[in-house]
Amino acid sequence: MQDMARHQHPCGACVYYSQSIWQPVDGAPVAVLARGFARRPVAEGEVLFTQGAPGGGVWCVSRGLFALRSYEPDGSSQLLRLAFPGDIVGFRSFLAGDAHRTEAQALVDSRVCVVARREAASVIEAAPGCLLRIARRCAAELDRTRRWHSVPPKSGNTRRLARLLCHLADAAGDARGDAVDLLLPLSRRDIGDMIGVQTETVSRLMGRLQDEGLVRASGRRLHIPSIARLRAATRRGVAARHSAAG
Amino acid sequence: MQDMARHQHPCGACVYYSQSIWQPVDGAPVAVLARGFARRPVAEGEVLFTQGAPGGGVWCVSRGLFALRSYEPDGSSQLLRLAFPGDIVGFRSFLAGDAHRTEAQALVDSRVCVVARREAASVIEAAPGCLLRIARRCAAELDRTRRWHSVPPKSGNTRRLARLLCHLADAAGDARGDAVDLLLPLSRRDIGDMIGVQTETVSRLMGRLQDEGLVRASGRRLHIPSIARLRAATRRGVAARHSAAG
DNA sequence: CGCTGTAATTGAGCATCGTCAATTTATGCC
DNA sequence: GGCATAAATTGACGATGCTCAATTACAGCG
Repeated sequence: MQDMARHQHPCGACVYYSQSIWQPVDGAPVAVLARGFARRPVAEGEVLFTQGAPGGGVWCVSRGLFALRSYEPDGSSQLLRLAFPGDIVGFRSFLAGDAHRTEAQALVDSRVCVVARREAASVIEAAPGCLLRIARRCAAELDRTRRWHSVPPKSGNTRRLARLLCHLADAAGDARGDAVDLLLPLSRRDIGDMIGVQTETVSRLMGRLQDEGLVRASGRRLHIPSIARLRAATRRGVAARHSAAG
Repeated sequence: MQDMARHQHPCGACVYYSQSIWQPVDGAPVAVLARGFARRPVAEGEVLFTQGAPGGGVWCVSRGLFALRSYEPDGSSQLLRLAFPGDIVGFRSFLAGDAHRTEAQALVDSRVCVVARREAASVIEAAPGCLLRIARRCAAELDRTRRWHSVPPKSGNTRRLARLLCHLADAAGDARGDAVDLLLPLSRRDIGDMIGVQTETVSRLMGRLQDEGLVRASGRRLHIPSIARLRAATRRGVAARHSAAG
């Protein structure tokens, strides 16, 4: 029964179907969902929506990587969030019914599925399970954020960087066995925003990871000899003491 | 019409009615809501639910202050969140349908309204607007958290402390005009957890605020000569440079 | 191919904070 | 009220990261 429904469901063929917030839609509303549904590629650098624009529907990243940025009145900008495949985007303004507070830009060639606002609202009314799934995600993410935020205040930000690099490697890396090559889709400033550190410090942190032999970096080109070892550093941290030197 | 409904609504008399997640409940389901509804005082130190306990319904703080703590296997604990009047608590486990991941403890004499799980679930089914309100809150809180998290990485944590003290003064302070006296409901360790800093550092930060004349602290007793000035420091920050001394 | 503006790195100096340790202060219990 | 334990403060020292500033690498463009 579920399999039959899945055939007609717009997200039915998606890798993330089981986690899809639209998965609870069933029966007649599937047609409405399909009507509001669109899958489209987003080229690197393309902007999905701009800050201040009226809220649209709900986007779901199915491939690639997006940056959610906030622009201040003084002209400065700040990377607030990265959206990886499976993540949903634009839900805050959709739920609140107001304008986008961030700009969403593709960092690599990506693909999104969007459900237009009108249809999304209609479908949610028919299948409140969607809302439940959205709420669940928010709550889980909130929990995760609070824990992350408060865990390692000063055990060194190298761990944070290692963690971020692992995520990026998963999303945009070119894996060959345990080794991964990737072209970093983020500037040093963006990386700094993500781990709460200045650009110069990002350079230095990167230097530490390099000294440990965990990565080899040259500008945006990054080579990870062993993703497993890097992942381990995410947990254990990186000993940054005065290096051997003798 | 709305006013009539409000009379029978369990939250109708609450100061936070307009923001209540149960506000959309109307008509017959109001009776179900009322059945699952309970208002009860919680004495200082009392535990609302413990970590690992099966999730219950949804709590709403109507007076006082709660600490949401997480206990690690190694015995250490960590204050993850403070719940102020109007905040809802326990929604993560309610939404996810799993056990509580934190312990909720009253930091001062408080009062909560709780809607039992069974009735909460039933009412939500009838009035999905409740779910929308929960989702909205989560999304807003997530947004706030991410912005807060990334704003002042190193412009000094004194601002964070000032901010926290302002919140505490609002919730538990005894205001006399612009001056506020309060008995801090948090230990230095808890304060440190909230602003991401060590207990010793909390002492020093408190010392800075004192040097600036923004507060007068003696253990848990805190006097704020001008809450307005303290609030201003929240934004502008506190100049911590080498003090005048000559 | 060189020019130019931006991004990234590197270095020096400094403030903040973590850690360890000693002390003082508060708190609870008998 | 006095004692025992826990909490808070204070000091010294080291490490981390920020700021300012200079240099180097890089990318787009003429």
